[in-house]
Amino acid sequence: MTNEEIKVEVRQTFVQFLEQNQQRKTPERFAILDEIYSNKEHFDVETLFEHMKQRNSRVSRATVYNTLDLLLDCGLVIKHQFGKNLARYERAYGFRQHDHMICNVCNNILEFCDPRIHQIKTMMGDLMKFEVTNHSLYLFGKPQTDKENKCVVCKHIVPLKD
Amino acid sequence: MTNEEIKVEVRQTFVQFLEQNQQRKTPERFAILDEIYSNKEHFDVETLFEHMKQRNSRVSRATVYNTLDLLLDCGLVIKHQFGKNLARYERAYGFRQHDHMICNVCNNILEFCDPRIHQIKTMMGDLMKFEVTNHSLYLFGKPQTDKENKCVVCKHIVPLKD
DNA sequence: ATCCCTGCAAAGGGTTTGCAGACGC
DNA sequence: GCGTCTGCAAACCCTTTGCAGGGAT
Repeated sequence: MTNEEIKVEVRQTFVQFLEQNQQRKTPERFAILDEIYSNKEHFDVETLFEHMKQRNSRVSRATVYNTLDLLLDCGLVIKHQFGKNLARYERAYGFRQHDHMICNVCNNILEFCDPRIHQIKTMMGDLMKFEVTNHSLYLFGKPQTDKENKCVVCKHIVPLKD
Repeated sequence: MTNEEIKVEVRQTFVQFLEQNQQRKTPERFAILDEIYSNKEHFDVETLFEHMKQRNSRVSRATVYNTLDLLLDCGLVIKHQFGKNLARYERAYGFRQHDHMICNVCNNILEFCDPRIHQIKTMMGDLMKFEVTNHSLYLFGKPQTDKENKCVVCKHIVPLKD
């Protein structure tokens, strides 16, 4: 499935969600969804806002926050708090479930999958009489370095500002 | 080991850390450490600050933040961001490693242990050439309710403000 | 035409910072 | 006594809120 096909899918999902919840289908909301699904990377509100301003979509910060809440509600976006007081988001459709390793040295993010996470969620839910709806798992650390003392991990992962 | 014995241990650890890093051993710093290890629960900065004020230890918020950073550095305290913009802390000595379930309905925290977390950390570290120093795992959800529609979980867990 | 949504800017809340005075060393 | 730590309050930053105007229905 190409990224354009994904964009069509998520737009449909969003339309359906908005209609079911009697929310208006405003151009700003679709512009934000489109911007998010035009990139693969994790992002924060300010980055998204700046990107859109550069493309002459002038949405306000308030609308970005409002729309992100809607996208969270309908599961098209995931919100992260990687230990900082700055929320990070990522698109949630078209990617398999994954968790994150965060490098404390270079602030980069590396994704990984492990089926045991899902096992833990269901088992702990049963054990504790708790219905686990979502989770967050972050592994923090530092990259092992190769002989030239360069970061082995960073070559493969998406750089982050801050 | 009693809690008083633990307090002696952590104080020694802290002294050692301060000396090694040429930091001053001020009464405020020890008062904060003592206050933290007088309680078992998770706490935020404001709660800690208020508790100390009630006990007539008048430390400033700035000193609380400063000291918490030191305690984080020497591993006597763990910092959490449970998806909100409010940092929560907990003592890190004298408890076994555990993770957290957070109830989205009643905002309570339930602790659990699972050895698979440690397995994932070491395996993913090896696989990704990454040295995992610490991690955070939170399971979010809602309690299963019993017949009277009361929260089954809350009975057993520490209530949180907010 | 209704009234929800947007844009703007101000307010809010947790955390950080700057500076003068205090005190550990 | 020197240099760092403390206390206080202002500054800071991300996020939320209030309000008037605009656009989806």
